[in-house]
Amino acid sequence: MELNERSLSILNAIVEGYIASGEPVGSRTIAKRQKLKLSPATVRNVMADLEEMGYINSPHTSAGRVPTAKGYRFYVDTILQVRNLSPSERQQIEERCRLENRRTEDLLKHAGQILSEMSSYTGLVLAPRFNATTFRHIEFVPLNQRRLLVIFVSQSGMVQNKIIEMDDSIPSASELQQITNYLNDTLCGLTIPEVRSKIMAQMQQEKAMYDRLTGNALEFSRQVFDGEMEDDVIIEGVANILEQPEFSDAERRCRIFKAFEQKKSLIELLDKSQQAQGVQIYIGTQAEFQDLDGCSLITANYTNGKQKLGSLGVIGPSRMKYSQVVAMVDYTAQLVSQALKSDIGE
Amino acid sequence: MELNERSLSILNAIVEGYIASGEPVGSRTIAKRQKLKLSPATVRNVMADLEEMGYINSPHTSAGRVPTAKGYRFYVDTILQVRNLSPSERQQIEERCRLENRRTEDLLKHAGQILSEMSSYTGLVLAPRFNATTFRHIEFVPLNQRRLLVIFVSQSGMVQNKIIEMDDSIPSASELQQITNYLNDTLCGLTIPEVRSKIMAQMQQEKAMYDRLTGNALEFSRQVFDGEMEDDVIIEGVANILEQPEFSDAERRCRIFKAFEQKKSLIELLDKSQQAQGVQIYIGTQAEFQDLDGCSLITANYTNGKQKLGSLGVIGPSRMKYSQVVAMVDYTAQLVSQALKSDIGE
DNA sequence: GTTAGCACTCGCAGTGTTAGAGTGCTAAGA
DNA sequence: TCTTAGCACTCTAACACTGCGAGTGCTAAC
Repeated sequence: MELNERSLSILNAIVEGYIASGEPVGSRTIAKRQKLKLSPATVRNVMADLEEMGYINSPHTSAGRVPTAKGYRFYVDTILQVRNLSPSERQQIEERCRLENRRTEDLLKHAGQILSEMSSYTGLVLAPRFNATTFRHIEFVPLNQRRLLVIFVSQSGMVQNKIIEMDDSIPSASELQQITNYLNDTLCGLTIPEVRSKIMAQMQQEKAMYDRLTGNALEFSRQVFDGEMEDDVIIEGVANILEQPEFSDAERRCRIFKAFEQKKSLIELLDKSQQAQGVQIYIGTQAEFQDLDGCSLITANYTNGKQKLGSLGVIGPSRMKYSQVVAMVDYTAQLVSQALKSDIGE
Repeated sequence: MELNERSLSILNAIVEGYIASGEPVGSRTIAKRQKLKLSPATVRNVMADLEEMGYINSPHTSAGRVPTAKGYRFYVDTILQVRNLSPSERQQIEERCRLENRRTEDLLKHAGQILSEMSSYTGLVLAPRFNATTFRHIEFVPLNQRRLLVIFVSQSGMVQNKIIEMDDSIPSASELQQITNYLNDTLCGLTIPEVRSKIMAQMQQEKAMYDRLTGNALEFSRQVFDGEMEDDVIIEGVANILEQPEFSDAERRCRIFKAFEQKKSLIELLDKSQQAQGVQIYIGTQAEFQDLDGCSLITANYTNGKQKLGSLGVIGPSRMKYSQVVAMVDYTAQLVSQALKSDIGE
């Protein structure tokens, strides 16, 4: 069933009223507020319809109406008007999302912070995923006779490290240097999946004309790139979410904090949002969202100009200032992309 | 004024009773529980004295007594008997504090996790402080014409990185290699303060016989080691603290989470605890502890066998199972020290 | 299709009451 | 002098009760 002009505008009023006040919205309030002059009774009729269709419901008989997840969904999909950021807002974001002499990690962290501060919800940034990164540099530092520290720098300037454990003692310094050079020459500019297949291919070749050094190099890099590196998500402003009245319920608060702590479900969600283009909005209890019941997540991808690197966004109660947050997330993602672009390919 | 045997044992009963139950402890409860048979009335008299001396107070007239910060302080300083860890507890910690093929960062993180899990409070680990670390290896990776990524590995196997921005374009690959070699040879094994003074000394010498390469090397390393690197603290199990009844108060909850987020006061505190030897206990509202009112912190240092590296511990409500947590923190610090020792000097 | 009116429902906040836990004080006992 | 029993007092938490106000659904009239 289609919603006509009037029910649409009433649904809009309910959602925005509830977002603004946090209180269930009654028919009188809407009747007053509305441009199209309607009596409370008419509004009530429409509300009854909306309730039947599952867009709103009331916490109890004598309370006003509150949007359901479906209601929010409909609102953001069809009614929501994204407002423009004010110049001062833009400026704030710009200041925090400049690369300057910062590390990529710090840039991303700052992006998370500004998202959290400006929205007063919680800012999330999914660091560039291992599989999406491009090889820039590798380095080996021996820690002791058996343990080798491998440092890996991606094209986006992120540094990761890993330990590999040797069966027999590690190669000499000069051999290590040769291995390093070999790998840096061979793998530079490839993405991780490409690196993996290249290594496999080389190993096949290698079997024929056995060279210890190259063999070592390949074996080391296999160990480095084979295991999944852990994806990381930056979470900023958790305290903000505590201040939201919807999290005064202890049980719920606990659930969401556990989710923050495990990071896994967040990573999954952010990763999923990376498949899509543009700003994504996840609302309330959707299948993948059990721990985060009553929350909404607004995300966007950031890139290096060529590839998607990761995503960033804001998580908060479903009663969220969507129109502001969507604009913020979008702009922040643009700026981060831009900052990371300038750092590359020169 | 000195406390006699009897008041001591009553204070003990109040503290432990309160820790166990979370409820204010009344005179009847103690009179029953006590070995030294006393009537509730007598207990009340003693309690009145203890209250006058500031060790306990009552939330309201008809409630039992609750220890004050001073009471806890006295308890941990003079009464507390640290209990031994059970074999299974030891084993649990041992499993998580092995280095195996983990990175030092991961070891520390696991230590934080086990502390948090076993105590059901929040685990803290202060990563080795920059000033306390020993130089092992440095590496330069050019990011573009002006930006140089510096990777620094400490003796304890921690990897840190930093960006330095050039005025003119960065040296060629072979020059960079020479610089790297020079610095690695010159600085290996020195602590950061030593590194700093060595660089200064070299720079003085250098002025006389000007060599571009060495000049560059010194200038780069000055930039790297001059600025303070940010100290990092690992916080695990924040959700646990939400479950503590003492944090059902929203305002308080917010304060402590803000403190967790800023990390600064935590770092200061952990750093301070590093000055001291053995297990340290900070309680309630002491001068440095404003944000963490009502909390206690139990810490111990970990070392690499020679130097103090950092500290780790548990933060939770002042109503804490001290006897268990002290033992845990102590043992964990020992194991972490041991793990980091085995990685060094071979 | 819209609106006014009305009866009804429900939550909330305030009030009064009661039970129970714990205290302080006093006077008697060891 | 220290300890204890007894008692009056205080305070909280829990519960029931109340009235108010907000909001609803339904119906009948416009």
